[in-house]
Amino acid sequence: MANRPVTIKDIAEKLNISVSTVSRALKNNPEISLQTREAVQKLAKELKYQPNPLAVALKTQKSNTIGVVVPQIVSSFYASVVKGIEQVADEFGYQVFVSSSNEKMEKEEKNVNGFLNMRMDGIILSLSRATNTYDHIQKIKDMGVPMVLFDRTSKELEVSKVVADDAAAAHSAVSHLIDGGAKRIAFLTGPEYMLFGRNRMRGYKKALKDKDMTIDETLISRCDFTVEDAKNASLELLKRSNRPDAFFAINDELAIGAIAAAKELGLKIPEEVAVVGFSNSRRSRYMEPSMSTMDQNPKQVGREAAKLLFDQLEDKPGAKDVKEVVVHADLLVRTSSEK
Amino acid sequence: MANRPVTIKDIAEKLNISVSTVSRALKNNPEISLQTREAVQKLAKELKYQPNPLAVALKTQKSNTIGVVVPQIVSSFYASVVKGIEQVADEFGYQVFVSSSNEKMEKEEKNVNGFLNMRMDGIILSLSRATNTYDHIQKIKDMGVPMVLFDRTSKELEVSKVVADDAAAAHSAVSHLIDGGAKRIAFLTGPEYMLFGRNRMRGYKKALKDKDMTIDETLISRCDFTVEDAKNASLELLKRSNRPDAFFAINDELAIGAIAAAKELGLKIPEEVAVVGFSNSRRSRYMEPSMSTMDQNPKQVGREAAKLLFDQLEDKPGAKDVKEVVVHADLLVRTSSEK
DNA sequence: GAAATTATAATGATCGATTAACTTAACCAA
DNA sequence: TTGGTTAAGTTAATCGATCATTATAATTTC
Repeated sequence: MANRPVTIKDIAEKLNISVSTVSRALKNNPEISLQTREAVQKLAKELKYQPNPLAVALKTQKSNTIGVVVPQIVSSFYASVVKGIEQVADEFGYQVFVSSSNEKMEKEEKNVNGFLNMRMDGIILSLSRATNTYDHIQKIKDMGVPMVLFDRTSKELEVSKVVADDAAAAHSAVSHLIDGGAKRIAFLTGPEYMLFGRNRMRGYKKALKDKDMTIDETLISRCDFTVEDAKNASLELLKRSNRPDAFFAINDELAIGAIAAAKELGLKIPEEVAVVGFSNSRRSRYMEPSMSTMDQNPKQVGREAAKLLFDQLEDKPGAKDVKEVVVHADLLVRTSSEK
Repeated sequence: MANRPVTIKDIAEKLNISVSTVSRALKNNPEISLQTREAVQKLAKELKYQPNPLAVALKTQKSNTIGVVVPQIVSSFYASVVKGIEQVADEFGYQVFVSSSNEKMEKEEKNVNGFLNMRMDGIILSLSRATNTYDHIQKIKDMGVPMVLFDRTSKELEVSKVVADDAAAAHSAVSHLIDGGAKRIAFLTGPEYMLFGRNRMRGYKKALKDKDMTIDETLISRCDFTVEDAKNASLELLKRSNRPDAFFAINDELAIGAIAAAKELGLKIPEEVAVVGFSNSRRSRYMEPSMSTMDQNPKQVGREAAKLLFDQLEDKPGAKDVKEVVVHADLLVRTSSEK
């Protein structure tokens, strides 16, 4: 029953030649006569010979695989990034393995160690929310394994990165709201320690300044990354006498909370409250009303990250320099902010 | 810079013993004196020795990894199944690699071949929508690699499976609608060739019969798996003079379309139109109104599939018999169908 | 026709680990 | 003394492939 896979040895025996000759013949090494080469390749095809990647990797110290660690797998953003990575990896003939840290540092470490153990040729990673030390990342560097960070990165790490220009993205979202007539724009954001939160905050403030509007700190609300929490925070804001007429949320989840709050209070969207989210999640398109949001071009993020990695894998000149690629986000105007 | 990983040989040299002794000592083989064993294990720990899984797998023909192929990765159902699988795999000390077929047979074949090539010890798979031949699945069997199918399976394949009792689930969803007072229940379903569609159809019809209601074939509507299509189909149904007062949809996506249609026509949910979906997608909980749906207990599906696989991997008696485990779905009553 | 050159293929070491088979020394019994 | 047992290792083959080195045969050169 158990069909043992065909090895190079089987081919050698059938043709009465040595394994090394077979190995060379399969690689079209000109040191082997055309006759032999053709005979070997023909038989290999007939027997459906597939090289054993374990053996090849053991011998050559190259596995032709790259590992990707994402914080979550149930996320259209990360799923699209992975697709972008896969596209590029395909071109280079590499297999991609994905694992998720589930926003836990412990799992992230486990995944990284697993990848290193499996001798993967490179690692692309986005830090989990919980990651606060970087020994496991440093270890990748120490082992000389090429690596690229994306999206959730840290300035403490001297590694090539692909990042979003969060400040610019926030700037264009908020400018759009102002252009639509908003006078008091609330900002729903997350915990202070998150880098992208601080960057988007910067963009928010700059957009206001650029239009000579005052920054009202009471309109900035920090919440957990849950719809419920965002809804409560928004309710609180909307019940004030001097309520906001627009919301910019740091992600779609929080924006959904804001919309839920406005609905509950019977406020019209976008006439009385306009909303712009961030991420272009699948939900944002299909909800009622459809939600304006920032599209972060995740596939491109993936492609850029993979390119940086393969530059290193292919030993391109200057590939080892620490680079930072910025991928811009595009504003998608939908019902929730349409004039 | 590139820190070569520590091998068994390094340890052997430092302690002036042979590699085989080191190998045995690390495994606590009693043929090696306690002294030596302790010395080896101590040094191994100090040097942070990690066995090279490639070498181990090559030699032992066991990789301690299992591969999972899912049709989509951006799906809370499959993501949860994977979590369930990972839980069990963790207990057994196996690594799990996941890849997605993206609903394409070609990609599915590629993934399967990749896993077989990597000599994974077992494969858990859910067929893509496009899969219509099974040579690649048969190949897994022929190679004697343990395998379990889940969710999207085929009766043509003699393989252990974990399936949902779709008929029973549909039955309870529809019964719930009837109990809520529905008289004319529309059924939104997909293409005829899908097995789970036929099963849910069976449950739908049986539930009606059980309550002595007549089956009105004009209330059964086939659509693509898109919100738009479902919305259009629902609009058509709801505009009839004799319109349905409830919808049972084969998945949440279609149910969302039905809700969108009812909203557009200004019909009250659930008073004028009740809706029950299927899958308990994340969206179903947070939308307006929150949607009743069937929870398929995906984590349990994963756990059961993994258990079947490990029974085979551990060579438990009778593990090779083709088994079929049924995981039941639970009705989650939310606003869209609440009386 | 002997030497030099070239073409072609075989040998054997190697990657890092496992393991069957064997060695060596110590110990005990008769 | 002889033989048998046991403990504690060592040797060497092996997994499937790669590759530097070496061997052999064929061909060319003078």
